[in-house]
Amino acid sequence: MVGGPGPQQPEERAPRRASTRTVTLRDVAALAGVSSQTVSRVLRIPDEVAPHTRARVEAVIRESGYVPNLAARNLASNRSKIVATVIPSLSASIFSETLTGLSAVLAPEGYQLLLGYTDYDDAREEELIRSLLGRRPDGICLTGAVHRESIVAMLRASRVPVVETWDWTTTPVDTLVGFSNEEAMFAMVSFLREKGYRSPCFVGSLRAGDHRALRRLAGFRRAAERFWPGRTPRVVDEPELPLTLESGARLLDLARAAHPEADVLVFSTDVYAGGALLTAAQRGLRVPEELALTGFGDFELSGMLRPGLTTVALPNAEIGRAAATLLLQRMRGEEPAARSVDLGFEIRRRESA
Amino acid sequence: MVGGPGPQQPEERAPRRASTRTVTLRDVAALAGVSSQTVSRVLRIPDEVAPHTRARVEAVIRESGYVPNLAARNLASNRSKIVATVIPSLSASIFSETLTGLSAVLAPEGYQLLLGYTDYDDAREEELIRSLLGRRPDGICLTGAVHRESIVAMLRASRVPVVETWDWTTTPVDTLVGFSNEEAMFAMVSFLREKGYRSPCFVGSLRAGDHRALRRLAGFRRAAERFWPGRTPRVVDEPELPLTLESGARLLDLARAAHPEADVLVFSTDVYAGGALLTAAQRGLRVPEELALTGFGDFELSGMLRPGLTTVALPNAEIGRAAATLLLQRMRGEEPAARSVDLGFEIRRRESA
DNA sequence: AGCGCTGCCGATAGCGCTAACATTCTACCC
DNA sequence: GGGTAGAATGTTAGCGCTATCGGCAGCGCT
Repeated sequence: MVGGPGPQQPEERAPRRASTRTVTLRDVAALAGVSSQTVSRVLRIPDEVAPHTRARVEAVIRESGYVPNLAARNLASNRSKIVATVIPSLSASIFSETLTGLSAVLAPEGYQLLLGYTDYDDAREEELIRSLLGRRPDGICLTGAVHRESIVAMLRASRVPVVETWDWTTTPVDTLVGFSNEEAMFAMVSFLREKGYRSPCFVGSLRAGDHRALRRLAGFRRAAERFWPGRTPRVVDEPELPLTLESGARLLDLARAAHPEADVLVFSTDVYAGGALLTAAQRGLRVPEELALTGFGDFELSGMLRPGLTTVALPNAEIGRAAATLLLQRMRGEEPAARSVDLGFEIRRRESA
Repeated sequence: MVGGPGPQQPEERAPRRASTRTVTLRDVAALAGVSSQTVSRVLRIPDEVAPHTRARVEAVIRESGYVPNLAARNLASNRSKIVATVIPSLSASIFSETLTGLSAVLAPEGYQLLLGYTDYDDAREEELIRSLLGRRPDGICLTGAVHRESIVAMLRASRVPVVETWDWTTTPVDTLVGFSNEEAMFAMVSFLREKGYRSPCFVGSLRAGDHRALRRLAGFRRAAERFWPGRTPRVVDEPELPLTLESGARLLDLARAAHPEADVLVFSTDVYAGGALLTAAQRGLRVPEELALTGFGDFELSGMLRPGLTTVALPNAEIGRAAATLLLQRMRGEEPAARSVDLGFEIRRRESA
């Protein structure tokens, strides 16, 4: 054998592709002296593994610091344990309460939230949903019930359970949990009329993509035309204002200038109303004697101010929990008791109107 | 051929596993009459495909509604385009500004945020990070610079770029962007002493897992012992209070009862301080004449209140942007100019102290 | 004519995991 | 003692994509 010309061993072909150099299921299996399938079972269905093998495998997992690759699991099992969540904005704290509720129900079931925000832009929403769908989420939670046709088509084609939130429609993509922004605003105006107000003025900064706020304006218009027919509803809509208390101050000034005869300013959100209320005191404007104010959303601040802000209370956290519950049922293939859940709203009467 | 006994065709074995019944890259390739590799190229490196083939493929993609499976891409390419983000709580709006900054920089680069929150619980943080690592994120953004040993070990072993935020340490896991909570509070007490205050009292509701707040308390203690040596620092720490304005009201009462001689209440956060300030007016307590108040965080409300709240302004959004930039560099394999970035803080002087 | 280049495209071999089926082993029965 | 059900484990074949390499034109140059 000595002196053979060249290596006798067949050339070990270098592998085409470098491995990821992390511990894999196969490594664990080799160390524990079992097949990789058994390790997989220890991870997913430990009851089907004999106690002593299971203990050995678990020990190896712990010692080696093995972390399962969920992308591979996702690919093989066709389930991702991801719920994609689309919100308009991270800053608006109302949504964060909904997110908390959502996560509180989904996390114990092993789902992770993949988050994206649209900044109230329909084009961004479409792009975002497309890229989120690429992760093959097991469920999708959307804010609002108004979406482009192309988005609806995409969602339908994907056959992923969907829950829409924070609004109301008779034709949800799949399931829906929320309330009617339009009815809520209508109810607010009704309430004001009963209280004796005669010249309400809607005040806000509406973005084209903020369909919930647009529904509120629609509710205001409908109420105004119903209760004071023939008169043009008073509306102040200053575009491009950020959602801050400061903007509320600005809007207060604009509204007083545009409609000095108005007896109550109906703000599109508590943020603006709160800002206006804080500013009114500094301007020497007495609320509600000289001018009444109302908000929408019932943030905590609204109840702490004096006078307290009359507003519409919304089931923020409950929306998240109910949406998660609905999604869970659909993801399990169950049919929920109702595909649409109306959680309603409540007029919170305080001193500002 | 007629009347042949039984099927001549060899039994087509049923596939072991059902396909996912969605459009795949292979389907697109077949429809466009090219190899799947070419379709893959159209998606990732379109410049390397001849214009006419590219146009044909793109048309098929559009018509078929093909959405690439990112889990498969992740597995094959070993890059996930995911940044895992850990925050203590969704409700605290400070973090949402950081998240916005983070996302604003990362989204244009094609990264998605996988979000998890810990509720200020170290055990949950560990469990959360373990499960997030399963997705093989390209980067990880953490809140705080204090983490369990086992977490640090796990992160190191994963070799994923990490950025810690909102705090300061000389030994970051990988990179760090934030400021010193301890120094900030120390600076606040210094400022108060210069203003003539002599009996400050720290007020908050500290959770074991809220290491940032604990650092602030440490800064307060250090300052108190330095400026008024020999005296026990005044501290009101009522456990288990939620992070609400209402809790601020409660804390105000508790602090006045426990330390009636205090001349300034140093709150651990603007939320409590704001609640206290709002309540003080209703209690007939004049701020700052009878009692001064300070906050931490400079929320928008603090500047709108009268008197305005003296507080520590933090670079909320800037932290997110800087963290994203740092992560991007590390994910590209570049070495950033500095692995630790101190964005500092600022004492915001208003009327409340 | 022959050479090396570049541009474009396809074939092959995985990435790390699980579903589906196959096999072995054990306990227990008649 | 042979048969058999059921528990425990192993084997095989992908999931849908990309990395890598190889091949083939077409071009300019010597």
